[in-house]
Amino acid sequence: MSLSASRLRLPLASCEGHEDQAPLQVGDLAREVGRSVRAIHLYEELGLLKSARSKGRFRLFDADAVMRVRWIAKLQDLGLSLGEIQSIIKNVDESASAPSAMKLLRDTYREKLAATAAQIARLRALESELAMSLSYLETCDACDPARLMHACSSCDLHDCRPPPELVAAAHTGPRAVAHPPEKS
Amino acid sequence: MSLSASRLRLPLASCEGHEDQAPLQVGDLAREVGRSVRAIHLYEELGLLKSARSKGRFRLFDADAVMRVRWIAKLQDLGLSLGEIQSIIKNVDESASAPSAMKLLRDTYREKLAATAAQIARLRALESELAMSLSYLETCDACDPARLMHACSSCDLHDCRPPPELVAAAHTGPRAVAHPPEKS
DNA sequence: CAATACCCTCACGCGTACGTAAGGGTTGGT
DNA sequence: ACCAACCCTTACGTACGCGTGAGGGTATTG
Repeated sequence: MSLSASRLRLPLASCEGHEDQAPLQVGDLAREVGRSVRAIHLYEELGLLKSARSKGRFRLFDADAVMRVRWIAKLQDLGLSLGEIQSIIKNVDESASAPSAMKLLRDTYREKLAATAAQIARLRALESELAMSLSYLETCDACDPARLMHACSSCDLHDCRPPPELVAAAHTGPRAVAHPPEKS
Repeated sequence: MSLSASRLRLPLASCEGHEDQAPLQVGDLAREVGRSVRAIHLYEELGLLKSARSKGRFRLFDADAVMRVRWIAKLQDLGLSLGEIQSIIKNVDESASAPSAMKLLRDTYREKLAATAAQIARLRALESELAMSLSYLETCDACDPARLMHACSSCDLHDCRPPPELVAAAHTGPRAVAHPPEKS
């Protein structure tokens, strides 16, 4: 009887109601945050994460580590590399005072907010292009099932002319320049 | 007098009003679409792009190639790998008829539309987390400039408690598990 | 004919974020 | 004591999307 974090082990602290206190082994942390053990190791190598060690040199993590890895994941989703995350941490660690650290963090977050907004805008534009292309392609259901791609350029079944770029560019099949080479 | 695509060359076709007809050399295409020559070569190696050749084995591209590369770029922005783009093209090329090709294309685009919407949603969530964190961090300006990070956990200047995760996780500095190792 | 400014085809290199295997300890239950 | 299930370190491997020469033609100007 005892499955604090792993299913069969409890190095210390257990059965006390909240398991928040039980140190997690690397595999437990990995499962908790949905990343591989190797990834956790990597984060620690890069200084993104710290751990205590058991007497047998096993890594032990606390609840903050869980938060930390989730934080890393979010920053990655925001498009930051592990190197960039490293420098965020370095900035914070090297700041003499809390307010100066927070200013640096703020600046970084501000940049990323702008970048994220821009990225969202780009994706939304692409999203609507995709939607338009899809509606354009609906019409193809009404096409003669035997018709060849080559005929698409003279198709008049669609409401929209010219076709969306996402559709038109896909029609540029095995073909080359219209006017071969050589200058008369 | 003659700078069709490059600035000093015009292999053929020129001074005819629209330059759309003038075949582009690889460098011209690259500049046009904002990618490196190496990238264009790669796309061709992967079968994403076709080209004619001059008698001296120079690649020659037409206007469709420009569209094609822009298309590739958009799909990349949508998160597709070059390999995935390859298979889109393969699907289209291998389809016996146009309507069947378009069905495959539609399926792919549908998937990507869903994935893109999901990605936008994730980014929007992160965006608002960032915004909240920024507003939280504004308050730090009112903090004693000499205060240390360690004091943040008992700070009551902020409107929001607890602090956003994006802020809290950054405070997990050089520290380890509260309860070191060893049992009892 | 020389000088540029391009282009060609290999083919190895790189940065990121891990995957994966090797060889060998540690933990905890029975 | 023994075993299964973990963990440790070290270190090479992988997938992507190009970057970067090397060595050698080609096209257009003067």
